[in-house]
Amino acid sequence: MTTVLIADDQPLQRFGFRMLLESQDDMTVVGEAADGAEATRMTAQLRPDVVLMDVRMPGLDGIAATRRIVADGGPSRVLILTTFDLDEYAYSGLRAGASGFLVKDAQPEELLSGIRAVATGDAVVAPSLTRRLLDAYVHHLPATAEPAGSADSPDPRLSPLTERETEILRVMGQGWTNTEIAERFHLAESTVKTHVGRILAKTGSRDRVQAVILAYETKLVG
Amino acid sequence: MTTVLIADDQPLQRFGFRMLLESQDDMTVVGEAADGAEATRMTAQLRPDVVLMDVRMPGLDGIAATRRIVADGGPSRVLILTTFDLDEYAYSGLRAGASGFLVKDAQPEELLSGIRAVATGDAVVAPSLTRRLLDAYVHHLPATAEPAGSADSPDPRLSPLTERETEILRVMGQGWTNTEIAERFHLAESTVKTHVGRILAKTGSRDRVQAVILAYETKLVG
DNA sequence: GCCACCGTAGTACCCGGGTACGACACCCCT
DNA sequence: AGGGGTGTCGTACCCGGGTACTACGGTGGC
Repeated sequence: MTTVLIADDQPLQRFGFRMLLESQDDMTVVGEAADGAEATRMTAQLRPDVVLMDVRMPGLDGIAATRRIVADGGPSRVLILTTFDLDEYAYSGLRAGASGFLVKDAQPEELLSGIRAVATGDAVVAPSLTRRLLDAYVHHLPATAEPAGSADSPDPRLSPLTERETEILRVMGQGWTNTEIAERFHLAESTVKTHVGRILAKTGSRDRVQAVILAYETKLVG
Repeated sequence: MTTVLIADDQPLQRFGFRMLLESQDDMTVVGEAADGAEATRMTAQLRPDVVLMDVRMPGLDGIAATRRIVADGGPSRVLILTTFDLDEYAYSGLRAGASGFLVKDAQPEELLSGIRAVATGDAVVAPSLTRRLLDAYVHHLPATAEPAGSADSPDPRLSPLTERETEILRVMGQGWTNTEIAERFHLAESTVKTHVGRILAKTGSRDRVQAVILAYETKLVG
């Protein structure tokens, strides 16, 4: 019997997962968590075989929660679910130690077989992600010879967005103002401005409008 | 018995909805659609009491599908579900003739009572939206006495964008500033501001960021 | 132990965006 | 001859967004 913990901030989504999993006679849902903090806590306590983790959750997000769970060294493996097949998520998710990565628009059968694969120690990645994941990986290889210059050319444009920045860019793409972001993320507005400023610098955007456009073009939102 | 058609492009989401609804003894799911076209077709054929409609779907989106369903004059009422409580969706959804509007992070109980309300002819709007919706509405009223009045109240938000406005919204969606738009269109900046202001009013957008988002969602750009 | 990076927060400043007005010319329709 | 819709332009005002700094605690790598 495979024990599963569901971590998702949307009650309806949790309900759907629970019903699907409980309909299988080799799986059982041992708990539900609504945010990352709760997920780590319940994982430590319940030690499920698999944690079904949504990336986007209030407070501690799925990636950070995965990092902690893996760091705890328990037996639980993490299968991350995303709504959008975004490269950054896949990359940071796998770096965080997740055993799998699926998009939410998968068929129920794919999800079930994914859970079984992860439970037995295998890794699973959504087919739509595999290609780009590989591309992104080889892209970061030494390539045998950098232009020789400085060991690390610190062009801020080339460094990827951090998790926090990606998170904020996403809600910028939903039309949130700095004030709203500050409120709903429990941050000072000055902090939000700092993040937004760095996002603009890194993405080469002139203002938040162009950043939002970028978010749409790269399928971060939309 | 309330008959429901589920229109959502995500199989897992449909599964969750189906399980939730079927657990109620006064509801039954008569069909599932994965896009807007399928939703309109199945609605015409099955004539469900309520169509549970996701806004964002490939091809014909939920708003457009709602418009067609309402235009068809059948008995079905549409309850729209969104992931994010964006004003644009609410406005265009209600303009399209939807009977209700809920966000997906609602409690299951809220969704069920919402379906029952819509089925009996009532309207339902997510609490988080009601406030802003009312604010935006009363803001444009004559403030004296409106209701009972003219058969066609010329609410500016109900009229479509003019050609010029559409043209300008498109370049707004490419990240142009007001100054740039004025230069390249050979207009005064004040004129551009006038157009932008009217675009915001008509689309129910708070600022140009939300207008750009709308442009992307409606495939005006992107 | 040190250093780089990240996330947090603050202050001060400037400017573009948005609002609230009013105004005029053109076109099309009745 | 009027009237509604559209496109144009203007002024005045306020505020949120963006910039330019500085700063500090935590964490992870070397």
